[in-house]
Amino acid sequence: MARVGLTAERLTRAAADLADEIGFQNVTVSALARGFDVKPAALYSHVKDVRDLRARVALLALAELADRAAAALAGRAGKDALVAFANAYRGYAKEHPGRYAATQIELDSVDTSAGRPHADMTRAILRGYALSEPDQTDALRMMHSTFHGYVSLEAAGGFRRHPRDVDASWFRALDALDAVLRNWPPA
Amino acid sequence: MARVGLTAERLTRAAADLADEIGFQNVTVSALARGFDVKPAALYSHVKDVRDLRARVALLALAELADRAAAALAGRAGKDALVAFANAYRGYAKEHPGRYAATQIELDSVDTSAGRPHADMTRAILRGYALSEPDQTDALRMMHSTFHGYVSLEAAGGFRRHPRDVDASWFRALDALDAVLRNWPPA
DNA sequence: GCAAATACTTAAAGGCTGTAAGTTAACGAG
DNA sequence: CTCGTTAACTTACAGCCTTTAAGTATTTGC
Repeated sequence: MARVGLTAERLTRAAADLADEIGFQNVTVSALARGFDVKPAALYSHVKDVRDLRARVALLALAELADRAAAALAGRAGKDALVAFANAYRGYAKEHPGRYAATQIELDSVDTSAGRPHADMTRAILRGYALSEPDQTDALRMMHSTFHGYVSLEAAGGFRRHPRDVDASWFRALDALDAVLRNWPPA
Repeated sequence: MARVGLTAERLTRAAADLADEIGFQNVTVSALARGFDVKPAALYSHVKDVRDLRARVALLALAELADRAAAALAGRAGKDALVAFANAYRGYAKEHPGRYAATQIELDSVDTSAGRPHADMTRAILRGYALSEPDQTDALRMMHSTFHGYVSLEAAGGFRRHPRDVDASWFRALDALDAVLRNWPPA
């Protein structure tokens, strides 16, 4: 009965890795316990329940994504910043599909401030486009929608029916986004 | 032991309704059986397994969405068509969140042609914008991404952190989409 | 009216969640 | 260094879900 040294943090990281391997929805207390050679019940000392576990993975993923996006954004402005951010976003989603899926759950009660850094950074991108409220928020929502929509449709295989190169379409979407942000239509 | 008259179709419709009520992920063979006052095992004569059941809901939802979009599109062109389609899409997703969620699963083996009518219609919208390949496909992918991204972020509560009216942002996104389609940036 | 097909039930195995109670390892204090 | 306490993990169990197999009863069609 050697003790393994479980921790909420270790469990969360392992759960995130597991999510990337087998899909976020398949992350289960039992599967996670198996990975540590431990009985499922052992996890309940460190994590409230499976919902809590998944919320922790979501927070981890949001933090990682924010880090990556911040690094991509450093020293860039305008379209350069837009493209760097977008590629960091999409890159993270492709490398870590399970973690990315985790970011999409509703973490209501938990931590409403988790999306904050993300929102701050996307606003930073828009600084290069001279938009004032409420246009800025509208543009931000559209931008986020485009990124998330593209990435999740791509992941779900929604673009596989057409031979057109998926990366090429992505870059054209960024061109289009840049164009519309530079010339945001008046209300 | 009165016979209820189960059918794959009836089960699928009931499952879709259930999905809208309790969420697509919570649609379960047991819950569905309960609704018909029948034992879970009874469903397995009509439906292969829970995966099959969910795939059927997805196909139903895709068909319904296509119908609705077709009706919205009838007799319209250009921005008019774009807005009508977009509103039909978003309206369906809001009225039928469970069904909409179903459309996002990968129905690999099942029926690769399920997304066909959808793709055809979105191409019909783009006819008003005089785009030729590969721009047309790029624009279509961006459009779909924007719709899906907006709708799913909205459903996940991603826009609730800011007071800006969510409908207003939506219409501005459509304006922006129309603008960028009319003036699609050259490669 | 009867045989055969069909619809549903019972039974059962296996997996997952989560709680409660038991055991044992680790650790601080005297 | 040993004792007592805390914390980590296990065992045991209840409840729910999936899915298969076998049984029963109802309907259908000849």
